[in-house]
Amino acid sequence: MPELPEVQTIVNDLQVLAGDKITGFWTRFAKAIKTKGFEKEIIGKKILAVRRIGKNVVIDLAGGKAIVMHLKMTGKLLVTSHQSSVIGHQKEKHLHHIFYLKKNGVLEFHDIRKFATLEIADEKKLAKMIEERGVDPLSREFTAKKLSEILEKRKGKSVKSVLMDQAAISGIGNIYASEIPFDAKISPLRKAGSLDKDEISSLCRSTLKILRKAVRLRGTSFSDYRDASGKKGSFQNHLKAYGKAGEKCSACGMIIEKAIVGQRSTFYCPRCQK
DNA sequence: CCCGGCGCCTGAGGGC
DNA sequence: TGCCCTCAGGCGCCGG
Repeated sequence: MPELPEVQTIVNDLQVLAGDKITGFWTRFAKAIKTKGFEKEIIGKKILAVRRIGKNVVIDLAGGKAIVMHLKMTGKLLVTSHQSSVIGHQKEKHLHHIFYLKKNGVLEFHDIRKFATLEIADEKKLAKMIEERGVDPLSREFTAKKLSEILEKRKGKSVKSVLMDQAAISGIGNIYASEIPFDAKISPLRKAGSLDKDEISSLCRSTLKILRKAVRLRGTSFSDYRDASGKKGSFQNHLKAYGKAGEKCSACGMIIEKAIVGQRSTFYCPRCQK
């Protein structure tokens, strides 16, 4: 399930597309495309840049518009040769969309669960997206002071829900929303308003530490996630809380517990995390 | 306005 | 062996 580190890894991989040109587009699952006339907006357009907004992959095109893609749980973007893709799409049942490129072969969009979306955004819409998204934890604006304001505004909610709230902090999903509080030794069940200054600093430091480490390790391949070459990340080997219910805490030996917060599984150590 | 809950999807895994 | 149930989860949307 691509969260910030996974999307960042894909975006880094897709930097090779800058300067390339989209020559064609094929889809077998039009329902995922949220913009009418999508194909017309992209054919013949030069790719200026590839970037990330929250968990979205954004491909900026000449002329001011951009392709915005959200991979949701099982979306994959793969850069591969034209040849293998043409052979592939007859057989690969989860390959739903193909962008044909002038220089780099093709960009394939795979998605097992069919939740992922593609759309076109103009400059105004992109600006609105950024404005509505909340602070990016890897940006300079993400400081303990900023985090303190965010928590204060949502003081009745759990720490876990705030970390996952895209309008508050942009890019954290269910896996890192367990790993970050574990690293900070703060219970994900705590109310956002109950954290003191030191705990907020700690949560801020752990957010940066965990997300940066996950980017360095090219993301977490817990189940379906792959990078733009189809390879797994390796942060799954460094998980200390997520998916560890019933196992011993790596720090204190207590059994890791699982709780449901916002209808999602949350993992924590009942001894270490206060 | 905010919150909880559901629906979108498919595959994996467990029980019988 | 095969069927059915549950679970996985981001997020848009709906109703209270």
